[in-house]
Amino acid sequence: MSNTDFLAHLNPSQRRSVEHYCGALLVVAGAGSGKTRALTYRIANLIRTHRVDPSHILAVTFTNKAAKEMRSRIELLFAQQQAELKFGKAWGALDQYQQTQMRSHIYKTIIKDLWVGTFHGLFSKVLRFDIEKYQDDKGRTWNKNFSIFDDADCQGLVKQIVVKQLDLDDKKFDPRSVRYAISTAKNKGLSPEAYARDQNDYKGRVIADVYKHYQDALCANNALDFDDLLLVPVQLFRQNAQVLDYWHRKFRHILVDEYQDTNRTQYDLIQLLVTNGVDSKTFDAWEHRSIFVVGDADQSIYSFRAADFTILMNFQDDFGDSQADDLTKTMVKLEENYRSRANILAAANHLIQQNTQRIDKILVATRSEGEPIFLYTADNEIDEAEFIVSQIRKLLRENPELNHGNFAALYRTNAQSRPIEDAFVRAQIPYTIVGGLKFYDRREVKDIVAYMRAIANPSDTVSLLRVINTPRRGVGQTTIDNLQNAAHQLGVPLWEILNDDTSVKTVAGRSSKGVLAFAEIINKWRGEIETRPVVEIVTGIIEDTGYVTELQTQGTDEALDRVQNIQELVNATLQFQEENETPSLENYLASAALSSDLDNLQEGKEAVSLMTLHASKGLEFPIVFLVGLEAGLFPSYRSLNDPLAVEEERRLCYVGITRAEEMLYLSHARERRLYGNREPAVRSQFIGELPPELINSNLRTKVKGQTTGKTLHKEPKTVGTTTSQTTGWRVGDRVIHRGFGVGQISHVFGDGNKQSVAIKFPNLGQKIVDPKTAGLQKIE
DNA sequence: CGCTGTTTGTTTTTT
DNA sequence: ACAAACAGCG
Repeated sequence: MSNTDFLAHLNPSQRRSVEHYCGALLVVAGAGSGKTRALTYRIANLIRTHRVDPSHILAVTFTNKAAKEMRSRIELLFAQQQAELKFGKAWGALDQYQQTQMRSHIYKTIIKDLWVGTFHGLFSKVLRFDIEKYQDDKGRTWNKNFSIFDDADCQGLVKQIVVKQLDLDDKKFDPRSVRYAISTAKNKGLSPEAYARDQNDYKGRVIADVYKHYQDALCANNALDFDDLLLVPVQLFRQNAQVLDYWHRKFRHILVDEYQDTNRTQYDLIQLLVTNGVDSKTFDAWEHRSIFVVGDADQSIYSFRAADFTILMNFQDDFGDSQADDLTKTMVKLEENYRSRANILAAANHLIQQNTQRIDKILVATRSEGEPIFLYTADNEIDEAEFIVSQIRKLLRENPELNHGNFAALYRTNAQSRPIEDAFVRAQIPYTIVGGLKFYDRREVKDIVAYMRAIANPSDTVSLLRVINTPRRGVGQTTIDNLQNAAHQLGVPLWEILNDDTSVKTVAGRSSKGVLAFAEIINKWRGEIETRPVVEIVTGIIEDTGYVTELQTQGTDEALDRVQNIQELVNATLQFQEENETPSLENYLASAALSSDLDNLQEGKEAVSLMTLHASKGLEFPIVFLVGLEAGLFPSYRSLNDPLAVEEERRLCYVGITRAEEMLYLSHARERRLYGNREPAVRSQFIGELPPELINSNLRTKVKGQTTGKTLHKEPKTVGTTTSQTTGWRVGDRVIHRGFGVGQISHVFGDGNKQSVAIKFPNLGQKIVDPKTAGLQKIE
């Protein structure tokens, strides 16, 4: 493929993005506008046209899956070009052997040297090089075998500190919210000491104290949490100009995908690397250097994780020329949508325009209008699931070109997958579920990984404690307490005690046999880290600990399921070994800690995809079911009293709608099981925010007399018509609130036209509302 | 020390 | 409805 051909499949805006060489460029890329194409083509173009060395390119993606895909697309671009150059043939015309040869050559000379990955993945790699040069402001240090603690590990640590060390009530200081507070502090770049300075009340001071202890504990374990993987590099870059300079020189061309979902720390990383620490407004050393970000403020859906889309909106002020939109040279808008039918796109555009916080843009359809959107009002979540089943069957029957892999069902919360799964199992529809319980979160998998972590990092006490008595070796809580006390008194990591026979014998007494057996296994495999591949270490651990044998003797279905998962873990290590340049134990552990379930989604597998709306970002499907459009569920009840949070929910809805290529089905239930109780449900406000002329619904067709009266009877009684009563509210009445859902009246204030009521909601506690504006309805 | 039955919280989204 | 955490007993 010649260079002109290469750029020929691009529209003018895409082409401008791809041809961008040095300096800053913001690509505002609407859903389905070909942003991945812009990114991959640009990387190829940098290497091919501008002779940029691949090792000078850093590309940040949002998921590992996106990184993988980007690599393979770039590989394909080069393969196509070289096929033509060397053989004068199209890539597809080459035989298998030639293809393999060429792919492996391209991998070795180009792809291998690119730094493509997530923020967390890339910067954990940076830390493996340089973390030993870092010291935090209290003098804490780490070494390069550091463990990466996942959420569960961190929460356990917080709980330990709250309950054991500080002797506080964990009801009052819920470990989860304390952990969240700490995470927020880290995302703002605040150290424990800096955070403490801002606290005026008791609670804040306690949290600051927990934070300090938490940081000590991480340090003692030689461990970092997810936030540290970003924050530590920022601090390291700020305190060590030489280290920063090295990485600044290395990464001359930086590309960031999904820029709207970057947080402050991630922005700092980018800013530091681009400018070498100079203020970005005065920075102008752009020779052989670029920053290229792609994003869409309308698809910003991660603010709960401290993402801040104003970072995207400020890009022009930070790095750009700050000219008006039609004059600027540092922004390109991709506004043509190649994915969705015009009807679907019109609905999405209409919905998102109700947000106040956005960059104005309208996605222009390139495809014809297609079928209307269909809205299904279900009796309950089971009916909703059966509707999906019946539609899938019908569409497959009528369209032979479709298969199960062309369908996806998207929902707000993971818990909603259950009834859909049940219906699919009954109907024998193949499905894959993305997310929910991650593979690496399963107990048996975490256990084996804990062994590996303990082996790789002797200071990782959390992992040691997890498996010191798993499987059972007669080491109980008392023994563990004694060992920990001993370690504490000597001021050494627990492992130092376990590794010393005489200490163990004195401290553990009768239980010392089990402890010593445990220590021996760890020691044996620690000695093999350098010499044996990861698979052998895992299988060795499983052997020596008797973990699988124990499960097999139990013989229950559950135990056998666990054995299966352990087998899968062994397979995963094998695959890791095959796919990676340096498959060391540390690298495997990092990839395990940072992998998400999303990464396993296999395209081409003929199964319906089930996932949350968040997980669906970046994906597309011919037919999409967007389910559970009910007030309090979607938008989530936690967003209801915050207009900006509702805007984020609306963006999430926008993301869901724009996943669909051919057809979109929306559904909501009138009644849904929640915590085991049936609760009436009100349709989501988002349904009313879509253009009605683009939507067909089952209620409308049913009125025409197509179905039995079963649902028809119920219809007048339920929602849609929210006639608010003005008087007659009584304590004890059960009511539906438009936003908060079902509750019970606990007080009535005032009377006549100035009345308000207090309502107790199961999850929200008590709220006082004005029945007139709240659209309150009594349930008989 | 380990098992059992009871209580409790869980459902926002995730690197 | 269901799982994890917890208390109390052998």
